[in-house]
Amino acid sequence: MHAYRTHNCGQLRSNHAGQSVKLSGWVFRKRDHGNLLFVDLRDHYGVTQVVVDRDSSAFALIEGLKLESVVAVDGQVLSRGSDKINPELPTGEIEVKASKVELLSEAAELPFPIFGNAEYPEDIRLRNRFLDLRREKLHENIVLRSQVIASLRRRMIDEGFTEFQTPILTASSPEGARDFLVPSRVHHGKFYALPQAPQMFKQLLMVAGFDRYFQIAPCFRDEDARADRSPGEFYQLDFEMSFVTQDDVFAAIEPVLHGVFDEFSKGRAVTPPPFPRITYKDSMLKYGSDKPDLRNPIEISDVTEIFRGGPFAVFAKSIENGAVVRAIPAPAAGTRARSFFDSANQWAKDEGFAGLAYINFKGGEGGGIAKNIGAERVAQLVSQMNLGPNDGVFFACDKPLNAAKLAGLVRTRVGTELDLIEKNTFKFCWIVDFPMYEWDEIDQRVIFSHNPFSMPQGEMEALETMNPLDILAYQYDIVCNGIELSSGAIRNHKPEIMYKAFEIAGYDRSVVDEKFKGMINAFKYGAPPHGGSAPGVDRIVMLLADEPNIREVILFPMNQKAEDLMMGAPSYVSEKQLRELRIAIVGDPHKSN
RNA sequence: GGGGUCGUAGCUCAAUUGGUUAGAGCACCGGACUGUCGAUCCGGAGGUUGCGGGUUCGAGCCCCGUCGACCUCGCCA
Repeated sequence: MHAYRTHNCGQLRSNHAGQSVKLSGWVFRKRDHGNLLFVDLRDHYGVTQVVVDRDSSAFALIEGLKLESVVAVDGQVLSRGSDKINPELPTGEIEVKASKVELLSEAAELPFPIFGNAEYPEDIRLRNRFLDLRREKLHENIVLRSQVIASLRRRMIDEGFTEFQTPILTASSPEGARDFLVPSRVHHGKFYALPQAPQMFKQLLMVAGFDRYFQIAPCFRDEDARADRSPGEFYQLDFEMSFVTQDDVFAAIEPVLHGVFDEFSKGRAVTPPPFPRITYKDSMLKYGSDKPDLRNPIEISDVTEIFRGGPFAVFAKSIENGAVVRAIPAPAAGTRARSFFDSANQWAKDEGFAGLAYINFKGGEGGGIAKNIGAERVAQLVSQMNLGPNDGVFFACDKPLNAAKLAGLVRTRVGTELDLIEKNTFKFCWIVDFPMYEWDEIDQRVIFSHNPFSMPQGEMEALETMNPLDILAYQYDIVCNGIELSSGAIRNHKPEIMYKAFEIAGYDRSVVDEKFKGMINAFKYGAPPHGGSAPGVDRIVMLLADEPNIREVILFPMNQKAEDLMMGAPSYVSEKQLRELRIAIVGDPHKSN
């Protein structure tokens, strides 16, 4: 007989009855009746009930076992009587009567129970991640993650993509996020950087003629965490294709994403390809966001003209100074208590906006600011927005970007409070036609709004003739349920257009030659037109696992302050290590500077 | 760096308006029990109420500071 097991803990059924077997696993749960006791033995595959009575030589050992100790059990498979079957358990028709129990590893008292799905403080969970990972939900999430990644790989390979590994130690680059730096021992004063994404490498693979690349790529960015953003590192399904238009990229990745979501949807609906395409401009107007949650049926309207020159002086005056008014309907909310509307106003102020005006209709009669603007303009609103007799409507008045942002937040808030968000569905869309540049208010200059390697629409002619802020890029995002899954672009593969694009953002030729040396040089030797994208793997798994926090789908995540509480990272290093790197720590490292 | 929420037993939570000895469940320890599957029953141990200061006759509760966790803004081409 095998040293540890003949079967796993999820395997035995009534047709095994009578067999002598050996199982190994963790003591999940004990039910001690004094002269008879039950142990639920658990491994990766399932749970099997082990029974032992006073007559057995194993009784004394098993009675004293602590939960989560690891044991090997020899015994005989018995059919349970019909009144003793546990329908909750796949192995519930049988039990193993133990004849011999061997303690393989004893467990100390646990910081939190493995059984059940109660919530525990995250720092304790992170410190004891190996225990947390034994718990059902997290264990399942991680298995799901593995299955999702396997499915993505299979689907990409089936579509003719080839997987490559790109370097982890590479060069720091300007633009983008803060880099993680790695000091060079050999080159005094020089540093490697961990890749924020394999962006330039994948473009070089296209120049190298590989045609279709993908990778489950680790990406490193030294930025602060969010619930949906793990600090430090995350994974992307990074891909790139040669000789393609934007539509070709969409057509390649849509079936992969639809397929993987459908495969693991557990009955939830998934937008069928082709996914809706919404321009950045329309999205900002109708949804107040560049990552709209299309499960929310509310659409925002621009009603600036209705308020222009009107009697509601606060708005009229702001409009003269360049503000716009965005209206967010709250269907059938007109009859709600006044506090529904007033609390929204207070909330908007707390969020840092000037405030929120509103009209609440009751039987067609408008309250709120209706009396301030007069019956004619109210009628125009009702007509333009197609409002019902008992609808509410909020108004955000501000400079266009701020008005859009506030309107978007109101849309989400109202949709959530009125329970309008469609359930059990994954709603995908593409956001297309992002602007190439934007205005940086702080530095008072033009900056790249997304990827500096994107091809501007209109190419060189657009760069030479248009106002930079009006130039669009072949730059697109995939959004699912309000979460940005992916950002991508058709790249700029022409050196002269690249120099010009960077010149507009304030980088002269020599900077491009120095900072993007590998790529700009490569483009001078025959580069195919190419483009791609990089859906976030962690976020895909989050959506499929229905987890609001990204740490629930990562094996060993860091906490919000980018510490690994289990391994103790980051940590101080020895003087010898620092000397080799010729690094001196300045200031008192025990104080934050 | 800014804002918000929270911090009571190993864990989840409770404790009337500021009022007697800070309670319960799970886990732990001891005892009883041969059909449980969140076993049950009896008993026990377990507390500097995050930390420091203040107000008060009296503080888990109020005030100030501080530390920590999470959420968020900045940041994330």
